[in-house]
Amino acid sequence: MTADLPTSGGGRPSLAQVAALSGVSAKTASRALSGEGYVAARTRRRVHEAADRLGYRPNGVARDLRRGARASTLVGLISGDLANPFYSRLASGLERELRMNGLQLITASTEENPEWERQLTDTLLERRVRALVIASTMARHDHLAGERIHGIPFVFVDRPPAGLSADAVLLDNRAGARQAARHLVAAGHRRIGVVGDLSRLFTHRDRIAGFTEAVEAAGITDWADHLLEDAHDVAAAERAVRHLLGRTPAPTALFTLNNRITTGALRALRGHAAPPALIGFDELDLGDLLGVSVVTHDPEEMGRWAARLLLDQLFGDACESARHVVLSTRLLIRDSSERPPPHGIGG
Amino acid sequence: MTADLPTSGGGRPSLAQVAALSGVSAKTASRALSGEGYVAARTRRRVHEAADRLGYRPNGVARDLRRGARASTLVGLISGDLANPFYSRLASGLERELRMNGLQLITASTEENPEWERQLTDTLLERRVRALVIASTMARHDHLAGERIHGIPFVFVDRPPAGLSADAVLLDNRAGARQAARHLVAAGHRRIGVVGDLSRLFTHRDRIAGFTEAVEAAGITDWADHLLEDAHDVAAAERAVRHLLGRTPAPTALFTLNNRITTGALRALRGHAAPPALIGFDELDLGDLLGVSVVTHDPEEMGRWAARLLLDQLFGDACESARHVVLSTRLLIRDSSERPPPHGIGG
DNA sequence: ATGAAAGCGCTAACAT
DNA sequence: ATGTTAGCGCTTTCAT
Repeated sequence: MTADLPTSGGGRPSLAQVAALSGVSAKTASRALSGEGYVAARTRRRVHEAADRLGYRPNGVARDLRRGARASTLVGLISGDLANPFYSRLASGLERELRMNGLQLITASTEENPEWERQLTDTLLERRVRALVIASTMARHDHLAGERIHGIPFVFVDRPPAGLSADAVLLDNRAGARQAARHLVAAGHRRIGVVGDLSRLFTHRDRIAGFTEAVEAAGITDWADHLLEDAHDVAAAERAVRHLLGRTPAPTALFTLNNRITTGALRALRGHAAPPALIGFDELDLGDLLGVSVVTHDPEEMGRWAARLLLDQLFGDACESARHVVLSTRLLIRDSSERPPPHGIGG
Repeated sequence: MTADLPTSGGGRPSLAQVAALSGVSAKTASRALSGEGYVAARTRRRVHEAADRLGYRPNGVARDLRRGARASTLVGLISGDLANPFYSRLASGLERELRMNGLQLITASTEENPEWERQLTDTLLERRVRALVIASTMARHDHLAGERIHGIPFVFVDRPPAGLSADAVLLDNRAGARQAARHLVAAGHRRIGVVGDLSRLFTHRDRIAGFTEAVEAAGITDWADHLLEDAHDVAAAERAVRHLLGRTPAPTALFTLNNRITTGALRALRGHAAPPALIGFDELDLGDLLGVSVVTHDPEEMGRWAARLLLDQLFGDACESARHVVLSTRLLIRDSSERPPPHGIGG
């Protein structure tokens, strides 16, 4: 029934084949399909019929090549781990905002491996993405300096660029951590266990800095005795918390520096007779039901901001300076932080 | 200091420019940079120097065009909403497995809008992705039939293809729901409230089917009186549950058909004097700590399976038949389901 | 309203 | 070991 058409053979039909089948030139077929320029109604119809018959689909790769890199609609996102709700919500906010402007998101996970990040960045750049959003795990970003010259917009999220001037959307980690620490100190805690992620990460160090400011202002100098770093997953965090609580004297309060660590801490604390007070950085999915006090913020909002900065670089007035947007956090007190130290003030 | 090089002007340097600067032909420059074929050590060095000086980066778009669609390393994922942990974990499992095979993931969210899905599918196909993984929100997929002929591998996830034969990775929704319903029935519940997502979705209907089998086998015929559908977000689910519990007689148990709905139910139940028994479909992030009984499964595993099917279509023996992998679920009993109906059996 | 020619940046095929 | 030619599929430019 169906005649053998030029498509058989695996390769896709090209515009030239559509043109041949409808008896017009390639350019006319192109016009008929894209709707640009003048094409006779009858011709247009014939071309569309031919295209349908062949299962024609324009080749975006060829189009991009011809039109030049500035025409690409692909925006790359490089982040640590899509399975982490922080990143996935960031990606969601970013994607939505981009789509409303005709851009598409392509994501890649580094799993906090600097080498992979470098490699993925290269791949995306070679693929001529229109712009790049990066939650970087690298210590420096000099290698990207050359790209800016070629007009590729960058936006750093969650972690700032180092050795490179570029737009960024960051959290006010320091103020958030300070506020949390102050709250615990005000409740009389003097031994506050702190569990953090990879110590080389900016967010970790920034949060530690805020914490330090608050506790040192309260005259606590031995805080580092209760600090455990490099707990990168839930299981490691759970172990770290158990270890901290097994010491003598044990901390009377806990500050967990991100969502995974807080989750690990909650597991470690389950069934504990006299659990320490707890505040976690990042909101948890069911944090309200569990009564977990947190330093909260909105990852999707961060994604939307990243999109805005990026769109402004692409389409807005070419403002040269690198803008840093700092999103504030909010201390949300629920039950978990309201357990006073066992022996009262100074205990 | 730095001389004006051919790059100035915004456009990126091309291979030809690198070749010109190093005094060789384009092909030699290509060989030197890609490492294929024979190039004199001295020449290679000269070419690399020129490339570095110009900030050259190979144009992947041109390379893809030249090498043909089959050389692309991009795999598209179309899903409902990246912010939903189910999808983001699926994406994570998929991405990891793909990367290990030199492929890259490009994601797009439909927000359960069939029209957007169609549009996004077209865009990705035009971009000549190597393969497509789809958690489809559409009722039929005839429009993709033509693509298969052109050799584009498809893998459907979570929801099966309709009107098209293609690989798929699915959950055993029916068995999972049946098991949950049986458990509640065995505990003496006769009025079980069910809250579901969009009623047109396959997963919803499959889960309802399983539930129905179990309750009808127990002689319960009025189950539909306690069914509320189309609760697509947490807030809608919370309202639905409140509404269900406000009726007289109220259900003594609740079966929530996905993670968002379970979350909404938990919010509605907070502080409730005599909460109904509860089982939710999908694991929750802190479900163990909250004691929520669930029908559990592993979204990342689903992603990995999708990758495997896809890789097999790409590189394995061309097995023609459409394979359907069905992943089983597990009923995880925690506290929330162990509240007997108030008035004993038959209550 | 339509067409011919050129070229985007790269590489396969065929020289030398 | 290196160069030449051609062409991937499209669109831009300039005819007609």
